[in-house]
Amino acid sequence: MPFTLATWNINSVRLREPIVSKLLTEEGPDILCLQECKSPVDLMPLEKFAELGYGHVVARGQKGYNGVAILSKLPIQDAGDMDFAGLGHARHVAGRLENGVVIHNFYVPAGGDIPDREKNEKFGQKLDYLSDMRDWFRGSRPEKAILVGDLNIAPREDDVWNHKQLLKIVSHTPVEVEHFGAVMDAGGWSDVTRADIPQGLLYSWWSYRAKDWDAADKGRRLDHVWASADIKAAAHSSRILRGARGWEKPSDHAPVFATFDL
DNA sequence: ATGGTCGTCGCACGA
Repeated sequence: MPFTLATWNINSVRLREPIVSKLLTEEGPDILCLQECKSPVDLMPLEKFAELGYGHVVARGQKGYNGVAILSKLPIQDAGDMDFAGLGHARHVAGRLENGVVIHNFYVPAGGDIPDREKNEKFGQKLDYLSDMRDWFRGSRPEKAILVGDLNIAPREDDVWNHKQLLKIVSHTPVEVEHFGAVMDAGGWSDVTRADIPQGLLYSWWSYRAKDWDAADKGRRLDHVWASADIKAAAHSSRILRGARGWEKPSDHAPVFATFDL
């Protein structure tokens, strides 16, 4: 059965309920994974999404920061969460579909501004979070699994607007890319978006600080869709809905879509 | 080389 999934860092699900609803109405993915909901679960506007057909929800929230949710048209079971790096943050939740596919929704720590764990605790926490992800997937190799989310790393040269200029900028430093690769290798994950769109610059995030984000186009691909080795061949038709970055009161991220024949 | 903008919570802090 083919299904389409999208992942979107929404930067407050309460403030942006209107554009989440717009996405659900206009694009109608079977599943939408949200990050940075910035809300306890019981204050998320889930009734609005249920009215649009997304009555199945698996979520973790906290006041003000982080928070992840999986909105689904299809029945989905809560499959738990992990607290990597011992941060006590709502950064992961998993759901299991009736066909057995497990969906992991992650919001990896951004890591602060200085790419040095001696000078910036947040950067160390980001690397530790990724190391814990690696160890977890090494211990139990994912099967029939999809991992999505804001991983806060743009791994490839063509995932950023200027590779050389960003080598010392958090999200594109070699040590982060190395940790990112270690998570992929440990789980046997494949990058679905790049399997579908192998060539060319590809971004999912544009800073709020740029005057004209569209014309300047100084983007980064921070949001990812991965598939476990056994189902990677089922994935196709990836796209990034760049237009959503220009919607009213936008998130600084655009949604990333992938379709699977499973 | 620097500052630029958001959201939350209620003044810095995180992104």
